[in-house]
This record gives sequence, C-alpha cells and structure tokens, in this order.
Amino acid sequence: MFNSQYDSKLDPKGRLALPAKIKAAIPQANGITLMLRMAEDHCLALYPLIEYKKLESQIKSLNINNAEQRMLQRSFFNSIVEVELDSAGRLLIPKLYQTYASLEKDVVVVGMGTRIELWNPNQYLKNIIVDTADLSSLMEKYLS
Amino acid sequence: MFNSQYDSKLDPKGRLALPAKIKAAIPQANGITLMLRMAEDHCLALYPLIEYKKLESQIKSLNINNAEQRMLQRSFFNSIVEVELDSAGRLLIPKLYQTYASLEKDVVVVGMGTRIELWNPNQYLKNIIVDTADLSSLMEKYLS
DNA sequence: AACAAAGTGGGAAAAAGTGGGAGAAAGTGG
DNA sequence: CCACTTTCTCCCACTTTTTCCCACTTTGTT
Repeated sequence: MFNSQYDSKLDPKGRLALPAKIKAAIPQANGITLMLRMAEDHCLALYPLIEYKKLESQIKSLNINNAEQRMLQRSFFNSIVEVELDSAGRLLIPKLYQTYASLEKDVVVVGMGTRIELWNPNQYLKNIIVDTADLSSLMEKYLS
Repeated sequence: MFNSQYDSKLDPKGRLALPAKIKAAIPQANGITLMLRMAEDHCLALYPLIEYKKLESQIKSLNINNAEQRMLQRSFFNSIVEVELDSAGRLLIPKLYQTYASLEKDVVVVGMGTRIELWNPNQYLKNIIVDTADLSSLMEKYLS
C-alpha cells in the first residue's frame, strides 16, 4: 500500500527518481515494470503490474460491439504505457505523458493506496482538500 | 488503550522520545511500526498498525471513479506516513509533519484511547475543555 | 547511595539522490 | 542497401542525506 506525499524532480532527460519509501512498497515479485497511465484530473497514475491487471480486466470485459464501450476501451488502452525502473530506481516519463500532466521540473509524488500518482504541484493543490475542517467534514460524511 | 498526557521534546534531528508509559501500551505484537497522520485541528495522530488498518479499510472502500471520493482518498493517503521506533524508542517526525502541527521543541503527547496525539502546547490548550463545569455539561449531553 | 531505567546526543556507515558519458538502437538520406 | 547522424538506453561514479547504533547523562526507585 502506497501512502504519503513527496516532492521529486524530473531531471533534464525526463527521468523521475521515485522516493525510496514508495519504491520499497512496490511488490518486487513482479520485477521493476510499472504501468503509467494518463489518469483523472490530468495526473499520471503508476500501477504495479498486479494492480494494473485488475483494472485491465475490467476494461477488457466491456462489450466491443457497443459504440460507447468500444470508445472507452480504445481511450483507455491508448493512454497506457509500460515503464521500467533503471538501475538507480528512476523511470523515464515519455514526452507525451509529461505534457499531459504539465510536468516540468518539480513533481509531486503521492502514494494513493493501490497506485502512485504524479502531479504538477499547482494542479495538485487544486485536487486535494487543503482545509483541515473541510477534510474532517468529508470524513464525517463518508466514514462511520 | 492510551491515556494521560505527557510533555516531551523534539531533538535537533526531529526525533521524539515517546513516554515509557505510552510505549508500554503499544501492542508489540505488530513490531515497532506506527502510522503517523496529519489529523484534525492540526495535531498529529499516531496509530498502532491494527488501529490504522481499520481506518484504512474504510478509505479503501471508497469509489475512486467518483470525484469527491477520490479527492477524499487522496487527501487521506497523502497525510499518512509510516514511522518506526529506533533502538532507543524514538520516532522521527518528518519535516512536513512537524510543520503541519507547528511542532518546534516542546510537544504534548496525549493518550487518546485507540490513538496517540502529538500537539504543539499552545494549540493543545485551544482544543481541550479547560473548565470543569463545561466538561460536566458536555458529558451530560452525550452520556447517559 | 547504588542500581536500573529512561532520555539525550552525536558520529560513522549505508543508502538514496544526481549527473554524466559511452554504447546501442533507431531513424534518415544518399 | 549502406553509411551517417541523432536519439535513447543503460550503467557507473560522486555527493548528499538518512539511518542506525553506541555511549553518556539524568531521573526515579529500592
């Protein structure tokens, strides 16, 4: 399970060093391959292989003979790419993905339970609940 | 079950020595790993693993495809970090967490039933009921 | 008063982060 | 189809940070 949030940086080559704590939480059994996805709210989502397979199987089960579902399927698969960690534990973010998430130098890395999210710092602030009181009341709403 | 309140100190490296009484009350069965969380009213909450899992499972069951629930999930996970006790029974409070709770040198450690809370001394005073009569009437309101 | 337990400080070793360069692969043009 | 250029990939080496452990001081107890 991934958690916490870290400030990381893209180097001039477009490589991102994953924080050690995040790296340690990746199930090593599946090697060093991860799936990178253009996800909600213009962030990038990184999935360990096991988690990705669960998501993929949901998409695969859609009906390709239905226009809407077919389009969803297509849009999902074209926004996924396989990435690998180099010997120093960094991953290369393809240009297209950097652009999608407006990643320049500073990147916020967020452990989000079963997946890891990569954010442009400003975008990130718009997609979390900053105010403690607001967070409390949301938790009150959803949790018992 | 944790109770009572103690005055403790952060050392220059950001380490906090847990009072012996608190330490003794942590279920050792789960090792020396605790979860530290930016919690309500700008305090930090420390959970033994067992207690944390209960909380986490509620968060995990939220629907990631719903914008509000996704935001809540993100805001929860990003304010959680795993901490370990060193051989002297101290835990390292990450900078971000010190800042969140305005911890400088003096820290109030409060046993709060299933969790432990860490407070800036001044903040703490604003978040307890000082007046005995007020406390009595609140107890009357909520307890039978 | 002496011993034990708790609290405090610091330093060395290991790990993490960072940058760069050489070789391989891919792409382009003649 | 071959040669040349450019891009990409992989790995090595250095710097900085973090972690872990040891030893000393202080407090409380018998």
